[in-house]
Amino acid sequence: MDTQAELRFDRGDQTPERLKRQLSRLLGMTSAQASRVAAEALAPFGAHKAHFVVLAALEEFGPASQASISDRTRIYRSDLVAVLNELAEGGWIVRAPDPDDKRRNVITITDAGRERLAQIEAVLDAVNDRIMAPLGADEREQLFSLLGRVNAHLASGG
Amino acid sequence: MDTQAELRFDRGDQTPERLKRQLSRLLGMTSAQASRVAAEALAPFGAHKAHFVVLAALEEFGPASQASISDRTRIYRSDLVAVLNELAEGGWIVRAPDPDDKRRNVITITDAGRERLAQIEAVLDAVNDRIMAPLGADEREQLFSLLGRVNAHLASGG
DNA sequence: ACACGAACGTTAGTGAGTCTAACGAACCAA
DNA sequence: TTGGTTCGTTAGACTCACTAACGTTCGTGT
Repeated sequence: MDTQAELRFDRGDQTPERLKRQLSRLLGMTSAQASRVAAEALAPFGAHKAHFVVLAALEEFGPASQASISDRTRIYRSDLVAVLNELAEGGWIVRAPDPDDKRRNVITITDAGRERLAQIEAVLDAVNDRIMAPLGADEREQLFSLLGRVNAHLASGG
Repeated sequence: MDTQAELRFDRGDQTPERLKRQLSRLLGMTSAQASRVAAEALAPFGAHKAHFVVLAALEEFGPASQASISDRTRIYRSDLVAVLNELAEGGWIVRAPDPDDKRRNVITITDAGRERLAQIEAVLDAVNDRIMAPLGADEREQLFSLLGRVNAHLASGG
């Protein structure tokens, strides 16, 4: 093994005090870990987080053009292409030209896609639960609320 | 302008409900924003977050080898090389061979480095304050505590 | 004394994520 | 009908986290 074995974490008294006070660092470390856990949980299924995001958007808002999916998911139009290719290859969505506007494609989730979404969602729910394991129900809500407020604040140019 | 202008944020009723429940997504968005704000604040000074991290470690623990700096800052040995090059170029650190162990370099912070650290720290403190603007003092502590617990949990193999 | 494994700094490169630029095609408004 | 805009798409840049391999040096065991 390697001295670098356990990564990305606060090393207690080996960590400079100044760093512990930086929210952006704590956020970054925690976020990186959470993403890693999620990605590792999805990997065995050959799924990515982007798949979940896109399928969820399609399921909740119905068939949509790639542009509107991009708006809703915050996945760039350019990156969405590859994601949709993968989803189409798995039979989870159908990509068809829009007869009303020949520039557009209409993306539709399939029944298989809905199953896939449920499967991925179950995996991610379990991941979420594992991440927040040390927190009680009320604390989880608090965390969501606090992060949500910070996020909203930053979103509005804060 | 571009429809993609305001990125990475929760779009309210345009955001699929499922996504809002994912902690890792909320963490990711918030973390990305916080990092962006910090990086933008540091850019005018030609500083990076890694500079802060390394200078803080040197100031708090004294002269050290690159390996131990890497351990303390969680910056990979390989990436540390470039960071130290930049810091040396600015005259903020000195990199000298260790006479007691010819494999090692001894990295020492200079007086200019200490000034630089203070300057960067002031910028980042302001950033931190701005990020957490919507939160009261007690809420900020709560956020730190909750994130800290989640982080520690993930650190111990969660 | 010496061989071997481990640690050192360094270079290079991978892979994912975020984001920009530019394209031809199609649409829309003046 | 011309000019600006939106569409999907390709290509690429740039950052971050991370791995692999290297020659050198060191420490340990024998």
